Amino acid sequence: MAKASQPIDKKRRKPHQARAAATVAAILEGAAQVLEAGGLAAFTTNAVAERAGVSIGTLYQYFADKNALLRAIAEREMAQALTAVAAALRGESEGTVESRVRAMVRAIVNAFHGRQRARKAVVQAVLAQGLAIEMMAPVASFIAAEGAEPRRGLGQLSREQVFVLSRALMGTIRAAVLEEQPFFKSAAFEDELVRLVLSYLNGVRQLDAE
Amino acid sequence: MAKASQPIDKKRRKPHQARAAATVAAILEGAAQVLEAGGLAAFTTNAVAERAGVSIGTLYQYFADKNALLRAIAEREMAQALTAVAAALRGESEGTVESRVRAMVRAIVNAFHGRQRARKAVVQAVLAQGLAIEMMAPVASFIAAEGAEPRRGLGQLSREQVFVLSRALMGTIRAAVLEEQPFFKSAAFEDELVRLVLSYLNGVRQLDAE
Amino acid sequence: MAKASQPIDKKRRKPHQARAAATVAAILEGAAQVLEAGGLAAFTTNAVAERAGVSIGTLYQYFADKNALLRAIAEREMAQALTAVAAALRGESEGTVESRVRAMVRAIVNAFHGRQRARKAVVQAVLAQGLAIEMMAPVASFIAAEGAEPRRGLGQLSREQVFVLSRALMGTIRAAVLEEQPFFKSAAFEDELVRLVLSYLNGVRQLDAE
Amino acid sequence: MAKASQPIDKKRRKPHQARAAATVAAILEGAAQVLEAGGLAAFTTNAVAERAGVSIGTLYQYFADKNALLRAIAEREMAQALTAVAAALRGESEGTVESRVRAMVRAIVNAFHGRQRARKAVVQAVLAQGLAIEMMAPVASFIAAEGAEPRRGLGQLSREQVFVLSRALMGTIRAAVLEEQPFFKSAAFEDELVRLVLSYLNGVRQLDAE
DNA sequence: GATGAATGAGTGTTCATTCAT
DNA sequence: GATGAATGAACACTCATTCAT
Repeated sequence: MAKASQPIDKKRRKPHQARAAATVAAILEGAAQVLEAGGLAAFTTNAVAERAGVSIGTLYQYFADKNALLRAIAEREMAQALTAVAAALRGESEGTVESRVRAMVRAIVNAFHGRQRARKAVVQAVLAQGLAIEMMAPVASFIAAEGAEPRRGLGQLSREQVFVLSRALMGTIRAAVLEEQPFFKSAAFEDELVRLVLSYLNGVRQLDAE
Repeated sequence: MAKASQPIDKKRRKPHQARAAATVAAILEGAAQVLEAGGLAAFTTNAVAERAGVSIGTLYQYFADKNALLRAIAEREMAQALTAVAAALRGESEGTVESRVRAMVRAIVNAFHGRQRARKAVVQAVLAQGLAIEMMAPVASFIAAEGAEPRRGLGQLSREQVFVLSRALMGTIRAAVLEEQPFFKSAAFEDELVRLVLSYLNGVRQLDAE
Repeated sequence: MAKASQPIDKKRRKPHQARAAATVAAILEGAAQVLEAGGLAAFTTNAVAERAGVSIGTLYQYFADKNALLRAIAEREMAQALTAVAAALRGESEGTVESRVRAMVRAIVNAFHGRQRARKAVVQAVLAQGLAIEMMAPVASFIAAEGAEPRRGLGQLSREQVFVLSRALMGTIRAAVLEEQPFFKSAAFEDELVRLVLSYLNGVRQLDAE
Repeated sequence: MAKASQPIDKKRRKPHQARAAATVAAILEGAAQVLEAGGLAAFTTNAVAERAGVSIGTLYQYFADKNALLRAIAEREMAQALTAVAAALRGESEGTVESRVRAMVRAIVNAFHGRQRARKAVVQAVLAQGLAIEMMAPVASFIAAEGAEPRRGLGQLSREQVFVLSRALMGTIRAAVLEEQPFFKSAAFEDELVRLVLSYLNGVRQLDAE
């Protein structure tokens, strides 16, 4: 996950690790390209290896099987997205709840660096493979953490509330990705996503007040 | 499922159509059983044909390909769910907005008659095949129709708002299905789904008032 | 004793139809030819299918996997050999013990209809796959039955004695096959095999007399 | 073959050879362990190298290919077994024929130091690779030498007789190994193996007397 | 129409072996 | 010499689909 940020310039010390890291990176990049170009249907281990410029044997040296490769891509993108979200929130640490939510929404929408087809394929694969739970865990725990902050004016969120809030937001974004909605990156869509979150939090608070 | 209860005894008039309808019903039922028993992985055309008690050739007489079969299952379940929703709403035609929303949520959650594994598999397949758009269309138009009703106190919903509302609700339910959440049919979860919808509608109205 | 022709596989379809039976025969014949031509190394499922003039898919319609195919060949040859042995013994029902043993030895040596390379490959495969036990069962039980005949002047053979007698005989023949000994079908070799069996039975009897 | 028994302590004189011998020993030991742990299926060159604690490249420095490695193991065990047989016979140089045969049988049965799974795997490999002839050569020549001894009261054994006697004995032991017979190391089994050899020698002698 | 035997392109995966470092 | 990353030919097996009967 954090390997990319490690210094790779210690050529003297560990040439092997540097080579291996480059190979892994090439494979992941090749996988993303295959996904972007042909979707999930074109995503075969041989195709990825060829695109990555490595042999199929090398691919299997680093990934136990096809699913492991898929999981690695999903995890990498997830981690990057969460990092972006965290950075956005840090930049808004003094902002209003709305500004913080908006920063989060924007970071999630802008994930995957514009590779929409690849993103769609990854989402499909994650759903089809049943990896959705693990993938959602960080998002949910993030929201739970936010919801648990008394400073934010929110009471503690229940298990069901955390679930509904995280899945409503992610599910909507997911649907927009899968359906390739043209308004995906529009301001109007972002506004509605923000409204979705804030309204729900509002609804929870009102109940607590009663 | 409901087709079996249709009169098949009009041998004189349309013997062929009656037989064909029974065959189609048997295939769909077999498909649902295979899905329920072994998930998407076990869903092969041969397995469905065997389970349905027809030959593989016969299956292809009624369904152009595997996807068509999948689509048919999804559509059948979708139609049944929408019928149930409509019935629920009819029963609540005089109720409050909340009671109407609750009726709708309950109808959707209770769809698929408890075949959770089959439902999960169908959802996965629909998502993986990119059929989600068509599947969501009726739900979205239903919500749009509701939103367009001036009597309900809601202003006209924008395209993005219809999208967000329908996908937030369905996405959350979908996630609960895919993740096999234990609280799926609990009252607490239903409450939160209702809150999700009402809060969002509330949020939209407040904006309109400004 | 009458363990002649059993169903080839329980999971796969039984060759009830004439066409299917012909296909199975073609596959088995193709397999034997591949074995004869290139030994165990050339024995790939694709090669067998091609040689048999059927598609690889058809092969798998009748044999669960590669081993099942191998087992089927071994069983077929085994059954034929045992039939030949039984026939030979029937012809010698009035003969001496020696003439009966000689008939049996000859039938076993002449099994596989002269396809020595195929026989060698099958033996290797059977040994390598650990199927030897099942394959030997009929031979052992046959010898046990012979040993149990009071008329033959032999006392009951112990478990170890049945094992040693059957494996000594078969092991010697096996070795001659595997090593491609030139004297395999010579009278001198047959004489020694007969001597091996008779001497051992003699040795057992002498012990019993003490 | 006999490398393990060579002195490895001449560090000064031949450091390279000493190191090489240790490496070879490590590889052979690793190979035996892999065989014992997972049978022939687990016997891959990479697995052996890892178990032996050397790189795959180093393994190929000492063994031309996988078969060479297999052959080396078989030869090592064979040599050890023959050494044990010779030692046993030396201890019985004044004994009866039976006591000498028994000593030999026991030495062969007890070969491989109780690594039954490894022994089985080696036997399978030897048979599958067609190395059986070379492996049997020493045994056969040993028996031939015994049979040629006029002092033993045996006439010269013919080529076929040497073959039958050696393969009958080894084939029976082999079968017991491959089939993992529980009575493998029992006294009853040993008795029968001894009887097998003595009876046959007896049978040969009687013929000569006629 | 119904059947089901036959098809075969295509897939994931293994593993003996090489060679640049 | 030692290393181990990389190679890629080869293989077993699947399953949607067709078509002769």
